[in-house]
Amino acid sequence: MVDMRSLDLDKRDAVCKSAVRLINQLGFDGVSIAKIAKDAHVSPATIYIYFENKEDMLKQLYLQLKQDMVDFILKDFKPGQDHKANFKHLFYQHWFFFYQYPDSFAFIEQFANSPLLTCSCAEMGFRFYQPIMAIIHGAQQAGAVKPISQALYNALVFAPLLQLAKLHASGRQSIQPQDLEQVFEIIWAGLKTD
Amino acid sequence: MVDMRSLDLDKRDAVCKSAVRLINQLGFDGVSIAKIAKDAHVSPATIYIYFENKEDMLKQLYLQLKQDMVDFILKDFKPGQDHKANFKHLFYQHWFFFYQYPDSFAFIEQFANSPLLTCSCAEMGFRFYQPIMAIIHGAQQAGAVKPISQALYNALVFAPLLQLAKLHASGRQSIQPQDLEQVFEIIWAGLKTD
DNA sequence: AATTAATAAATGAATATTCATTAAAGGAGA
DNA sequence: TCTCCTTTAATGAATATTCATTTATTAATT
Repeated sequence: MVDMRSLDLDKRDAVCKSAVRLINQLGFDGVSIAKIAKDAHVSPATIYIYFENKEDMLKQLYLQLKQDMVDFILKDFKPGQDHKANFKHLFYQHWFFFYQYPDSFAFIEQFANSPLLTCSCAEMGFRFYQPIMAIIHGAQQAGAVKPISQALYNALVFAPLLQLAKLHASGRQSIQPQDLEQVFEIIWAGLKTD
Repeated sequence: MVDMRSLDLDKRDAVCKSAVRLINQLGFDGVSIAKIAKDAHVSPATIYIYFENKEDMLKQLYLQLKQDMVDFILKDFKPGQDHKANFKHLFYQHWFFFYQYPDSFAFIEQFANSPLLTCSCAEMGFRFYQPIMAIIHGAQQAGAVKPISQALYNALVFAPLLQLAKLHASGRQSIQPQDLEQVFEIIWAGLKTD
């Protein structure tokens, strides 16, 4: 088969960026394919070349952003022997991602808290998270932190972080470095083995 | 002025119930006034008697459910001298609400994570929470827990609870009493003064 | 020439909201 | 008690608009 005209990934990217921005601004019910297309300087029909339909587009966006987040958090990270330091690194990398990519963060949260997050979709997102969970599992095996299930760990550590990031992003309260440090130390005090 | 025909609060209630259920099932973008009206056995026009418009309806719903939640949590609660016990009570009342009213919980979360949550709306919701925050403030004044800001406290204590409730509600993982107990003890270990 | 990306335009269904009308409830007067 | 009158709750139908998606066509690339 001869080579054919290839897809323009810049165009797809423009659609994704417009979709994320508009959805964060107007919500799922306030946004339409037409609005996204207009914002991305693209025909509505073009969107259907890259995505099966609207729901498929949103799901692909969610999974892609979630993967991007995990990649960012684990970039250049090599776990060492100091489990508290490892833990602290993961903690702050999460924060940096929320801080640097507020749009990605807001979209992920809006999607994850809507019924659009189907079971299969949630499971795929969870699978992306496995490498991070493996590091935590390592600390547990070494006896550095209390042996609790992944779900509990996730809730105890990352949920507070998420909550603070949302507060910060909303502009209603500014979260300072010393706040984060305080939260980190409290969480660590609860988790570490006595 | 003569008395007039009074509003049928049952009708309003039916609209609210239908709205919450359908929105949890289909999301903000999947639901319409017509669908809600049909589900509530009411004319679409009737909805506009009780609510200014769609957005107003959603906001009223959010604030009402949030107030209901705080009322539930504080029902019959009289704080005593044992700060850990007070704290534990608030913790479990939150859980019981999430457990008993999963629809209210899901709606609150979906709304709070969407751009529909405007600043004024968030502030009103926060004001409802003041009585709970006052109890926590009391424990801090007494020196029972570390002196941290309300925002940090909220993030550390209730965010993990929320996260576990979501996991439980999604059906992906069942949260058992011993899980909750474990989480409570870990949070308390981090917060209590040494 | 073959293949397909990209689009403008079109489609029918669904949307939020309004409007003209009816139903119900109670007060005033007899 | 009966009859009218006022007021407003309630509604079905209609409105203009917007929606997601498809189709027919053009443009670009090999």
